[in-house]
Amino acid sequence: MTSIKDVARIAGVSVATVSRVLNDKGYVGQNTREKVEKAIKETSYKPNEVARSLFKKQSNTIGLIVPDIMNPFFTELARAVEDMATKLGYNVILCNSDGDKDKEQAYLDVLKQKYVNGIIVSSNTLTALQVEELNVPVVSIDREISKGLPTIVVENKKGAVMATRFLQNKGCRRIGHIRGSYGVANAEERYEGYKEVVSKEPWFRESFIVNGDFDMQFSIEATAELLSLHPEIDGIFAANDIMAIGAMKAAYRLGRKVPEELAVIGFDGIKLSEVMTPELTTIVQPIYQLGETSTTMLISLMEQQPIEQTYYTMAVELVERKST
Amino acid sequence: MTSIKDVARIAGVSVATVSRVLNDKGYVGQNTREKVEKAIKETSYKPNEVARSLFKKQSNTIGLIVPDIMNPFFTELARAVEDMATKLGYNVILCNSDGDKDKEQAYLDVLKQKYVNGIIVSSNTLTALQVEELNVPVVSIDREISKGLPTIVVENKKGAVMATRFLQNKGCRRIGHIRGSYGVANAEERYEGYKEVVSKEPWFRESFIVNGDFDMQFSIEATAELLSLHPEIDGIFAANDIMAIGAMKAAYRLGRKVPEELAVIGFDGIKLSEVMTPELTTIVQPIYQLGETSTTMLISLMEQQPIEQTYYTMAVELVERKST
DNA sequence: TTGAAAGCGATACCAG
DNA sequence: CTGGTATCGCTTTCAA
Repeated sequence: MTSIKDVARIAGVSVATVSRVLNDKGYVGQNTREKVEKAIKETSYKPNEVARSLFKKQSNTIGLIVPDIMNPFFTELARAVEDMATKLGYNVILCNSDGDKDKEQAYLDVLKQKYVNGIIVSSNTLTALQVEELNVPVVSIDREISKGLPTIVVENKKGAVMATRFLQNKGCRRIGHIRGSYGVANAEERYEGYKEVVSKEPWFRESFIVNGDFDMQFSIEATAELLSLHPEIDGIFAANDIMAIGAMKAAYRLGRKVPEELAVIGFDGIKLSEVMTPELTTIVQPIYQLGETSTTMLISLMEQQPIEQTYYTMAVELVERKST
Repeated sequence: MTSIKDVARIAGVSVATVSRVLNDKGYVGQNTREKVEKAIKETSYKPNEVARSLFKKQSNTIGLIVPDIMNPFFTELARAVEDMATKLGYNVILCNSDGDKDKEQAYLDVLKQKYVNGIIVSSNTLTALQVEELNVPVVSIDREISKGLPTIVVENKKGAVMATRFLQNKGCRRIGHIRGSYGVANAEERYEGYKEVVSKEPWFRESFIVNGDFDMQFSIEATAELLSLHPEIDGIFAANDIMAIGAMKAAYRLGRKVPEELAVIGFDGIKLSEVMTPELTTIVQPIYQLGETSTTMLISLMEQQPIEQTYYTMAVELVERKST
């Protein structure tokens, strides 16, 4: 690999000068500049990013920590983050934490040791302290770590209210809820939204709510249980699309027709929701945009650019399809 | 951030000594070692990976270049690669090439500049020359770049033969094929497998094959076209699951019942295939294992360990579900 | 068994 | 406008 020294020697100048033309910084005479550029071309020289990083204490890399890239929500998010990062000159290191506290901390440590410029993270367990100790810009996505930290979330409660009302307007008399994991902020918010709409209904009882743990398999079981306990249920709001799909599968197995006998609505708007038969009605989040926004925000933070806003609550939208 | 110098100063030794205990290399007296370890603990010192990388010309990072992480096949692959890489002490930089030659080359360049230890890539356009010029270990996955290069693929042709025969055994009299993109090796191989089984059939004509471009939307259209041209078709082999799902959707829209009137079989075994209703019969590839194997192989290559084999053809398996 | 010092490949300050 | 050089943080001879 040719280094800056080689280029300098070939061009007959000092490394300082080569560095100047490389970074287009400081004065360089017209024809020395040309000599250098010629030498660069000839050797097809590419600066060593690691050496640069060592000096700059930045590696033009950002870390992305998600629970599991296999979750379609995070897949799309990752794609958006990577697209935007590349566009702005950064690479992204992918980290799957499985929501595990220790793994998260381990990733945080090595990312820091690698001089990443910033980190995008989706975590329930991370504390504000942990993040501040890092001394690296962090933006939290999908889940808030602390009010003070840069965060991008969506209108979870509002979306849940929309979903539940929608079911009512469609004529559902008894609406059940498959909730997400306990302790996960967005699961709680969606739960609250549902509750707000139905809590004053005379029929309502806590047993209309079951935990699906944001997992399809769990949701199938939870739905089966829910439906056997309350056969009168004619509408289900699931806290995410995966669970909604699970609910539809359970209904299918029990011989309950969707949407004729049972309406199902989800939350997220993952691609999968359009692929199902029947296609899933859902509260769609602007997932790709979440990723883009978090990345541009992170990069502004990293580059110390003036920043308008560090807490975004993105709007959600109800998309009606065939399952309701 | 505390550096090796700080640790040395606190422990009252030289940086060389600290380095020795850090890497457990060379002689270190028992009690100096203890002093150093104490200092490390106290300061919770973590070596700077970038400085290390500069010296070693390796960054403990591997690059993963895939066309698009949103394709479920690559999502699962990425997860496997990241899992195994982490287990062995490496991070992974994620790159989405969209199958674009220039993007691929750009990623290759910056990965090299970042001193990645190795690269896993899935590409149709990359040439053996490009890879050799890199001077970085590369393993090609899902698609062969050249016979000489480390590669992991699956039994595409055999799988296609299995799928087509299976349809015949299920009683299908006219079998159509939704093929993958032209010029993509695995699409061609699957096409050949199909052809091998049906080419001597009296009814067979080239028009029983349409191009779905490995895309769901394309497949929907292609299937509709195929079915209107040859309404007698009672079985479809799609070159991947996404397209098989597209075919089922098209059938659904045309009012053709799957599997009663039309049997559909896919290829890949993505998670999605189990989620569909009806669940998709498919040729499953050991996707996760592909990722694991490619990673361990790459790392063996990187670490110059003796390596048994550099060209794997993994077995596929027919999993019968409800769509046939 | 330990330390001094020469890199690794770039950047940026300070002279000239 | 250009060059010399210290520096980033770590590893590895080479001597002592």
